[in-house]
Amino acid sequence: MARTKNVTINDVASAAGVSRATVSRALSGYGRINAETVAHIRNVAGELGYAPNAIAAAMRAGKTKTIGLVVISDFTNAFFDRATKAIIDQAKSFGYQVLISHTDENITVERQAVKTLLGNQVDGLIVVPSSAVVHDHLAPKQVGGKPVVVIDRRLEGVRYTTITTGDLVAAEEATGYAIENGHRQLGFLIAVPGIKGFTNERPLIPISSVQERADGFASGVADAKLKANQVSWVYCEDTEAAAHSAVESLLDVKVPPTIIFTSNNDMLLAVLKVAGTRGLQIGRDLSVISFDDSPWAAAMVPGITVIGRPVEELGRLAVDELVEAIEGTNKPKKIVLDAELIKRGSVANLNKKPSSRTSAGKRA
Amino acid sequence: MARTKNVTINDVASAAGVSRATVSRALSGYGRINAETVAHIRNVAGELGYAPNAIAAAMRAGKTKTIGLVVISDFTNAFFDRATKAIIDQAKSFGYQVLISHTDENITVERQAVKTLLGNQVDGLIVVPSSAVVHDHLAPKQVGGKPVVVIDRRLEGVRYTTITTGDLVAAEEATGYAIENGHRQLGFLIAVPGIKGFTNERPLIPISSVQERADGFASGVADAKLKANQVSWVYCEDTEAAAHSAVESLLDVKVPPTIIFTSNNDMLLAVLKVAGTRGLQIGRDLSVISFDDSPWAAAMVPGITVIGRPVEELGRLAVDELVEAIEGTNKPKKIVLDAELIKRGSVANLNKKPSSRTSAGKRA
DNA sequence: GAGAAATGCGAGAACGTTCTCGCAAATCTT
DNA sequence: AAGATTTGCGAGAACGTTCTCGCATTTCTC
Repeated sequence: MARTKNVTINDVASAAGVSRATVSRALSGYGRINAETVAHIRNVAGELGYAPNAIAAAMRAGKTKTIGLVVISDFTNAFFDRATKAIIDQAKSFGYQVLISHTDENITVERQAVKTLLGNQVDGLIVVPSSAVVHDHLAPKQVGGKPVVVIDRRLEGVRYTTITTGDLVAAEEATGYAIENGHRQLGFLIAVPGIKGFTNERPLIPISSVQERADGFASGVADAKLKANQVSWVYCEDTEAAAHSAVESLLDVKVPPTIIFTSNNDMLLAVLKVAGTRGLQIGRDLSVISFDDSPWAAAMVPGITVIGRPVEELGRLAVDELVEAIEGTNKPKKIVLDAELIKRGSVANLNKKPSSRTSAGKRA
Repeated sequence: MARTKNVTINDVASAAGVSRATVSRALSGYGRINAETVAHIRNVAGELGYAPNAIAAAMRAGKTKTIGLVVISDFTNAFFDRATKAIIDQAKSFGYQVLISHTDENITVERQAVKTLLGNQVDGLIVVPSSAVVHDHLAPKQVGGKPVVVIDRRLEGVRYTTITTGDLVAAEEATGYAIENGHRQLGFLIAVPGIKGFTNERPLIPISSVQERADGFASGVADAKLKANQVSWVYCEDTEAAAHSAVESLLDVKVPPTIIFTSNNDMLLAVLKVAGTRGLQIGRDLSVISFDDSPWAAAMVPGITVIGRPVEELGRLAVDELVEAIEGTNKPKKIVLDAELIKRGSVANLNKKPSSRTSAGKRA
C-alpha cells in the first residue's frame, strides 16, 4: 500500500559520499574512475537495493531499448504464439523489451496501435500489416524515421526490410503432391479478412501471403492442366461460423473435392470439424493440406500434412534486422525464407487403393 | 535514416505563440484556459503532427501506464496464447501497455524478468510464478510496493490478489466421469517442471495448480475405492521426449490403463502421438482427458474431453484487479474460477460395449 | 624539482512533460 | 467607481538519468 519511494542514484551518491556523476560512472562503466571507488559504490548500491530507472535513462538517451510489435491475431493464433515468443526472446538477448499490440486485422486499430507504440517511444517496429495497400501510417515521417521491419506479408511501395516465406512455391508444390497422389477434384479454402461470410467469387486479397498461397495453388492447378470443374475455390471470412459454412458448401456439390487445401489453421479446423460430423475420415475419405505447422497437427491421427513455415526463424531474423537498423545503419532488404511441405498422413494416395468411396460427399 | 527530430510540446508552444504550460493545459484538459486558445493549440498541434512523449510524461508522473506480465511458456502454449491476448486487450481498454517476459519455468530467469520489468517502471505485475515456495523476489520491498496479481497458481504466504481455477474439484469430477464410464485401470500423467525425464515416485510439485490436479485425481480414485494396482502415476518433465517415454512406460505393463489423464496439453499430445504409433484409437482403444481446452482439441475426431478453464476471463480479471490496485486501493483477494469438464468423444464408454479389446496394451 | 601529462571527481545541463504558483487583466459586486 | 473576485496565462521546478566540461590533485618526464 505504502508505495516505497524508489532509491535513486542520488541516494546512492550521498550514501557513498560521492557525486551523482561518479555513481553513474561507477555503475555504467565509462569515463575515468578509480577502481576502489567503483567497488565501494557497487557495494553501497547493492546494500540500498538500487535499481536504475530505465525510464529516466531512456528519456535522457532518447532510446528506450524497447521495440513495438504489431501483430494480427487470428483465432487459433498459429502464427502469433510462435512468432511472438521468438521475437520476445530474441529481443531479450539484445537487451530489448517488447511492447505488443493486436490489430485483429483492423486497419483502424493498427493505426492507433502504431501511434501508441510511437508515443511510448519504441526504438523500432516489427509489423504484420493488415493491408498490403493502405499503410500510410507506416510512412517514414509518420513513424518519426524509426526503423520498421515488416514480417509475414509484403507491403507495396515501401522500402522497409521485409521478411516473408516462399508460400507461392510451397503452395504449388503442395498442389503437385496432391495430384501425384491421384487427386483430381481439388477444393481450396482461402481465408480473406474483411469479407463477410464466404463466396466463390474471387475477392480482393489485401494480404500478400494469402495472395501468394492462392496464386501458388492456382499455378499448381494450371501445371496439372485440370479443368475448371475439377477445382473449387471458396474465399472465407476468418471466423469459425463462416468457415464451417464454407466447408459445407465445398462438400455439398455433385462431385465434391477429394482434397481440401486451407490457407490457415482456422480453416483447417473447420474442415476437421465438418469432416468429423459427416463421418469422413481424414486421410481416407477426405484429404487435407494446410498452412503452418503446429504440435497438434503433428500429433493428430493421421498427422496433418502441412506447409511448414520457419516462424521462429522469421521472428528472430526480424529482431536481428531491426536491432541492427536501430543501432547501426543497415540497408533495407527483402528476405524470403523457404516454406516446406511436411508430409504426414492426411493426404490419401488414390493411386494405390481404388477405394469404394472416391468422392467424399457420398457419405454426407 | 535521418531520424527526424520529434516535435515536442515546446515546438507547439512557439508555433502557437503561447507557453509550454498553456499547450499542456490545452491538450491535457485541466486548469483554467480559454476555449479559443484550446482550439487554436489543437490545430497547431495537429498541423505539426505533435504526439506526446509518453516516456517524459511517465517520468514526470511516476507512472508509466504499463503493466508487466511474467509468464511461463510451455511448448504448446495452451495457456500463454489465450491468457496473454486477453490480458493485452483488457489492459488496452484501460489505457495500459503490457511488457511481457517468459520464464520457461526457470526461477532465475523469473527473478531477472521481474527486475527488468521493475527497472522499466511498470505500474504493477501480473505473474504466473514458477514456484509456489521460492518467491522472495516478489516480496513487497523487492517490487517497490507495487501491486502484484498472481494468476494460475497460488503462492504460499503472500498477500497478493490471486486468481486461480478450481482444478481440484474438476480433476475429481473427471476421474468420477471415467469411472462412471466403466474405466477401472487409470493412468495419470503429470507434468512437473524441474524434474528430469519421468518417474513413478511422487516428486515435490512446486506448482499449486498441478498439485491440485494431482490431488483431485487422487481424491477421485479414493472415492471410487480403487486398488493400488488399478492406478498408475507418472510424473514427467515437460518436454516432448520425456513425455513420449513416459506414455510408453504407462502402456507397457501387464494391465495397461484404459484411460490416461494428462495434466496439460503437452502431455496430451504425447499420448495422442504414442497412441497413433501403436494403432490405438482414441475414444475406443484408449481414452484420454486433459486439462485446458483449445480449438484443436474440439476439432479432433473424436473431440478430446477436457477440463476447460476460463482462461480469458482469468486474464481479464487479473487486469481488472491490477488496475484497480494501481489506481485506487483495493484489498488483496483470492479468486477461484470454476473449471468445467467438457465431454467430447475421447472417453470410451466401457459399460455399453464389452469390446473385444479391453486393454489397450494388447495391440502394442 | 619544475613543468607536463594523466587521473579522479563534482557541477550542471539536458531530455519532455506536468503542475503549482503567482501575476496581470478582465469581470463582477454594491 | 473602487474594491473583490475570477479568468487566463507564463515562469520555473521537478522527475532520474547521462555525460560534457573543467578543476584539483596526483603521477610522470628529463
